Amino acid sequence: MTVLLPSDRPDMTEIVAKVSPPQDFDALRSVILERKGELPKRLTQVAAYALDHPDEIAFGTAASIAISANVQPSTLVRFAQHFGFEGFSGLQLLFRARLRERTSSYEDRLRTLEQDGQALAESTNIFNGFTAAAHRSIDTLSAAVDPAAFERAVDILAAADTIYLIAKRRSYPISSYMAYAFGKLKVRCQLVGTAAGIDDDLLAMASPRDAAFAVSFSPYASESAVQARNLAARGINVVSLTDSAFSPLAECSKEWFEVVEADHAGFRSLSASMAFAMALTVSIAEKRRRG
Amino acid sequence: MTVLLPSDRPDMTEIVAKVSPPQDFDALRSVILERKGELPKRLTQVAAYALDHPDEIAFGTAASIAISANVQPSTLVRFAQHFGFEGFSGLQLLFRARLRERTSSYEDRLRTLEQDGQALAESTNIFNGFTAAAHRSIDTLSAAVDPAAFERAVDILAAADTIYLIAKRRSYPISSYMAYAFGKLKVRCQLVGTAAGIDDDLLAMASPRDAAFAVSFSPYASESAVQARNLAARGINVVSLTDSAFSPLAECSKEWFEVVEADHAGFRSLSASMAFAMALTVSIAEKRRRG
DNA sequence: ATCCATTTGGAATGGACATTCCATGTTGAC
DNA sequence: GTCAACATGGAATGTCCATTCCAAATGGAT
Repeated sequence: MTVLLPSDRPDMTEIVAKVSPPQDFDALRSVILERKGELPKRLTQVAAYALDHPDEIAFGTAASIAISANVQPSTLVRFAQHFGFEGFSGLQLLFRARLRERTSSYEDRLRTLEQDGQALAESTNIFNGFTAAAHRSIDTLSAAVDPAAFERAVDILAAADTIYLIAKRRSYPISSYMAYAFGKLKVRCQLVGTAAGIDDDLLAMASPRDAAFAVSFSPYASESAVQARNLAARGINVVSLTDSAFSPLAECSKEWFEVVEADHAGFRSLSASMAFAMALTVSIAEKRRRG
Repeated sequence: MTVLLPSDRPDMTEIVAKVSPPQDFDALRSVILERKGELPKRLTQVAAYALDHPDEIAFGTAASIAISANVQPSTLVRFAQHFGFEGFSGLQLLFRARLRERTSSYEDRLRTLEQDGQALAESTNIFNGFTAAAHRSIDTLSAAVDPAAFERAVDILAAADTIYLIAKRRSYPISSYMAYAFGKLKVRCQLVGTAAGIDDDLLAMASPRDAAFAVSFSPYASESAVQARNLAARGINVVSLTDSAFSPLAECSKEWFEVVEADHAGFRSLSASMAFAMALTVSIAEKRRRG
């Protein structure tokens, strides 16, 4: 069909081949981000997959990676060639090299962080403080939660018709994420605490076939405690999450859990509570699915 | 020392073949050290090489490793079979797995948990899975965040008149918690994404003296991306938090951070993101306090 | 010194792999 | 609407690789 002058294609190919490929992973990463806009659909897909799952690229075969990334193996080759490599294998070398370096330096990095804490910027210290606190919180959480109690809590909530999620102020992000997840999981729930005023009307509709999950940390939002107590008095099961056994929520709950978030300079993140909330949410959905 | 009846060895061999191979690198290492005395010359050579150059084993081919270790490829295969593997490839998997897991130290714990997972209740498994995932997420977070970039992000947001917090759906709990904390810390901020409709009116009031912090995870809420882009176009600095370098937010942000939350059975908690959010929030407040 | 068991080297083999090629789809310009 | 340029899917291909096999070598026992 088309008449290609003998010199046309070979020249093009040669020029492309002459473009030297990135020499290390960081360089490759930069180039990919730089050019992602001008990449065709499938190559963009590969680019995203490569940066999001670098380990897979390092260890997998073209075929296995192709399946994970939902493309053809040939697309992987084309992708590599697009960035100046001879083939997919050449690109893969960079991902492997990265992994080698990563492993050798990881422990060092942690040690370095601790050593020159003084030299670092204030914000970096704060950042490190919060990640360390998060680690501790989660450790404490796994130690503090009794599996049997957790199981009972799941049973109670899985059996409920509608799950009322009660949380104010600092606990609100927890329940709002649970509400989001329950929505995705097709578990009926009602978030209480959104707009002041209508809360009590909402709760008035709760029946003993429903259940509630309340979250409250000190300083306790007394409103949550009152609402939980009302529900309990009307025969509605309440499960709660607090940061102290003295929480007013504890006494009116069928099951309650204590999460002590470690703090950094007096500020607490919600890392452990979030992990707990998700575990509870998914467990409930799973129990329902199994019937 | 021990008297081997002629019939013993053949039996032994058969039994060894049936013995399941070590399941992880540490187990393999122990077994090798244990039996290195009774190994024939070439196999000892391989054993020494394997423990001294684990990375080579992980990435090399049987041929290339054979050359480095001064043995025949077939010796490598025999070595692997000696330890109960079907072939060299099986053994290589352990060396690769080791590299993957080195990056996150909590993998070990997770595996232990998984091993006796059968005995535990479903919900307990889920719970353990989420705490392990949270640990991993936070490890990844500390490795992924560049202190200098974090510092710059803090500068940008601390200098802002009002901080606009943009987040929808799954990211909403993050920004709602930041809004709560900013309130306590007397930092002026405006939560965007509460009630649909008024968002754009709110954002219309933003001036270049303000700044925005946007959070979005895939599947991206396109609304957030559009809003962030609009702000950026009007000269308002945007800092963002996403789970992929391909997030539409990344390209319109002055600074952006990648948090890859590890998942349990496909569900992600927000543990690491929460730690990041709090670190950022407190850092900003601290920077302001110091003037 | 001879023999047997075991180990070792190296060629042969069969399978898996990256890569290439071509037909089909898609996009955008005129 | 048509065409050209480019992107894509999928089968074909040839290379490289792990593995197997067998002959030779080694080492110890008698």
